[in-house]
Parts: sequence; C-alpha cells; structure tokens
Amino acid sequence: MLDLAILGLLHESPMHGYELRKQLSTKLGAIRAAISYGSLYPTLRRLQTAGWITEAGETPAGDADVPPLTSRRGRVVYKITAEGKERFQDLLAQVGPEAYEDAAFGVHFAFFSRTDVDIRLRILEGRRRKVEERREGFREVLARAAERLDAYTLELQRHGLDAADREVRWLEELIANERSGRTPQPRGAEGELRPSPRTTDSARPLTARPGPDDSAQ
Amino acid sequence: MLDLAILGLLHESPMHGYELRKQLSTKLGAIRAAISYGSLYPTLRRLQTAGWITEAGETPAGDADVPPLTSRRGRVVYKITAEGKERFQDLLAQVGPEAYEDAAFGVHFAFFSRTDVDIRLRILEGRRRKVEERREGFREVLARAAERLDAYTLELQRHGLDAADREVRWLEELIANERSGRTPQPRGAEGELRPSPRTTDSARPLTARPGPDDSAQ
DNA sequence: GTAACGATGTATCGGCGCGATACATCGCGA
DNA sequence: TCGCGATGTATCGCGCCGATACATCGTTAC
Repeated sequence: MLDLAILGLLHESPMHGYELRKQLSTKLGAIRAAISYGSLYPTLRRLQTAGWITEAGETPAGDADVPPLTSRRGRVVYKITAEGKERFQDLLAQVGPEAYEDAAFGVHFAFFSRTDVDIRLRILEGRRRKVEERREGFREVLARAAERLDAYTLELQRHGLDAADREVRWLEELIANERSGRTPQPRGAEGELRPSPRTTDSARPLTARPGPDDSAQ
Repeated sequence: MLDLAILGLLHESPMHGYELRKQLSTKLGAIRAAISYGSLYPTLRRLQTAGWITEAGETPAGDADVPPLTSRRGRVVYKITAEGKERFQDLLAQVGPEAYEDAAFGVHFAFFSRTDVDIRLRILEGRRRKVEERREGFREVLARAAERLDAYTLELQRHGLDAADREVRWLEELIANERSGRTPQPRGAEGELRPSPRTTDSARPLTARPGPDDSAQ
C-alpha cells in the first residue's frame, strides 16, 4: 500500500525521505493522516533491497577530512529504477478486493492519471459496491435495532449512513464521467474533472466558500 | 482503544468473544470496519491478566468423562470486574489529543451515554478543532497548489474538503445541542437527537419483522 | 439417513504501520 | 550567541489486521 504510493511519487521525480513524507501528506491527505517515519524508512529499505528504487548520490560532504563523528549521513535521495516502474504498473493494475478498502482505494485513485480507463472503472465500481454494502448495513441497523441502541450510537449510525450515501453519489458521478468519455486528460494538469454542475452542491468550486445553507435535499 | 470499547460492552452485559465482535461491528460500524480476531483475543487476554475482566464459567460440558480430544474448549464468557469498571471510567474521562483521532473519537462518542456533559463537550470541541485544521489544509492545497496537481488528486482534495466541512457542521450541531441542555436522555432509547430534519430516508420502517428475540440466555 | 454448507466459536502467526524517541544540522531572530 | 523551529535520518515496541486452522451445530438438499 505504501509501496504503491512511494513508487508513484518517485516516478514523478527523485526525492529524499522527508520530502517524500510531505508530498504524501498533501497528495493523500484526504485518505490517511500522515505517513509515519516508522513506516517510511523501513519501507524505503525494503523497496531498495527489492531493487525497485536506488539511492541517487547526493551525499555531498565534499571533504572526506570531516571525521564522521556519529556516522555522518546527509540526505539520501532515492530514485525509481526500471524494475520499479514495472512494479508500479503491476501494482496499479492489481484490482483485488484490497483495492476497495478505504486507504488502498485512495492511493489508487490518487494515481488515476497513470491508470487505464477500464482499470479506473473497475476500481470505482468495486469501491461503489463496497460502500453501498456499508450503507445498507447502516440502514438495517437504523431500521431494525433502533430501539435497542442509545441516542448517541444512533446518531453515529446516521452520520455514517449520510457519509456513505454521499460517497456513493460521488462515485456514481465519477463513473458516469469516465463512461461518457469525458475523462480528464490522463496527464494534463489543467484538466477539469468537475462532474456536471447539477450535482448535489457538494463539490463546489473552491473560489466560492460553501454557503451556510445545507439543504441536503 | 479496543480496551475502552470492550470494557464498555462488557459493562452492559457479559459476553463471549464472537458476540463481542458482532456488537462492536454494529456499534462502531461507522468508525472502524470490523475488529479482527487477531486483535480481539489477545486484547481479551491482556484485559484478563490486568484484572479488568474475568471468565464467567459457562464451560459446561458437565461430564468429565468426555476425553478432551483436542483440548476441548467451549465458549468463554467474559464479564467485567469492579476494577474494570473503574478502569472504564478512567478511560472514558481521559481526554487527550488521542481522543480526537478518527477511531478513538468514535469509540468515545459511542459511549457518550455514560460520559459527563463537560467531558462530552471537551471531546466534541477537540474533535471539531482537529477536523477544522484538516479542512483548512485542504483549502490551502486547493487554493495554492491547484495548478501543480492532476485532476484526480484535486478531485480527491475536494471530496476530502467536503467531508471535513460536513463533519464540522455535524459537530457544531451536536455541541449546540449539548450546550442548550437538550441532551438526549443518557439512557433513554427513544430520545430524539436528530440534528437535521432529514438526512436521507434512513430510518424507514420497511418490512417490520416481529422481534426475533435472539437472547438465547 | 446423511452429506454438504453456512453460521457459530476460539485461537495463532506474520507483518504493516503508528507514535514515541533520539540525534544531528541549518537558518533566523532575540 | 543563544535558543528555537524546520529539516533530516533512523530505530523500537506494540496495536491491529488478514489469513489461516480447527471444531461444533442447525438446516437444507439429495
């Protein structure tokens, strides 16, 4: 899961660990909190021994005179290898049930620009199915067991149901978008993904701050 | 984190592992997927050696004649101890920054019926602050770095922003509710917390089944 | 009658990822 | 010049997950 994300970022440009973490935080911010160093560095090592990435010099310290008091070690820049790129493509195309899980789905989605349309559709549909099941679970609990649960637990269920419902709609718009050929240009940065304007008022253009009105429907 | 959840459930009634997992899944369904046995059983053992819970008999197998072919082991019913109840209260009142994290917040919230109003407010406000920061992060990325990100990453940010915004509003309603004294009755099941008039058509009566009383004992 | 199957039930194992922690350098303002 | 926050690499313990194994029970199918 981290493998895919790291390979993806290094695919764009070489980087050192710290920078990698920052980029991951913004790119995957909507999905996972912030990748920990306790995961990052071991993963980097694993990727390196597997041959997917290599250290790209940059330990300048021109003078060898400087006695390495405490094993002096500058910033280590990693870059992806040819095998790494293959591995990345493999991981991207791997559409198992794992790819529908919250975190994994987010990572896959974040690299959709590099993914084929059919793969994109399969992932989006799988994810939708999963969230739909989740949503039905909430509905059943609310319908069947409402009397046996306290008010706060019920409120939690309602919030969950609402969130799931909203994500399903979001996914449906994305799927429709993909199907109708109007996919954003795979590489282009200025592409407008924005589904049709008459969605719910959810994904509003950032220029306009979300208004106070919240009439969900 | 699991400790709190397990103690909370066992506080309501004794239970065995399997049942515990099911109840956790519905009670915390909106928060975590489904607690794994690989977490549950070790945690139960830990809680037991700590003295918070005990095994409450129920390994009937009346006859000692039956040779335990493969270390025959019936269902193990756990119950909370007096120390466990204290521990539960301690954990409930512990309002550190951890309590604002996604999963931990959900668990705390699920047991709000057993929590004092001031603690409830502190947790809700802490959570709100956290989600607000998250939301601002999305806004900044969308405003500042929109050109450098591809369409899908942007879409992910928008969706994240929307979800965060929505949760903040949800929290604000809950906070207002708590402040205005109109808290749902701590134990009552029929209390109306419902913030918005209708989220979706969630709590519909659909095929009303006659209450299948599944309490085998 | 019995075979198959899914739900119930307990348990372990490998491994991923987190949070805390340690340590070092660098630029900047007090 | 002193501290402090940002930059930067790294390890350790452990919580939790997913896969797996195994046993029992009730119901359905043949």
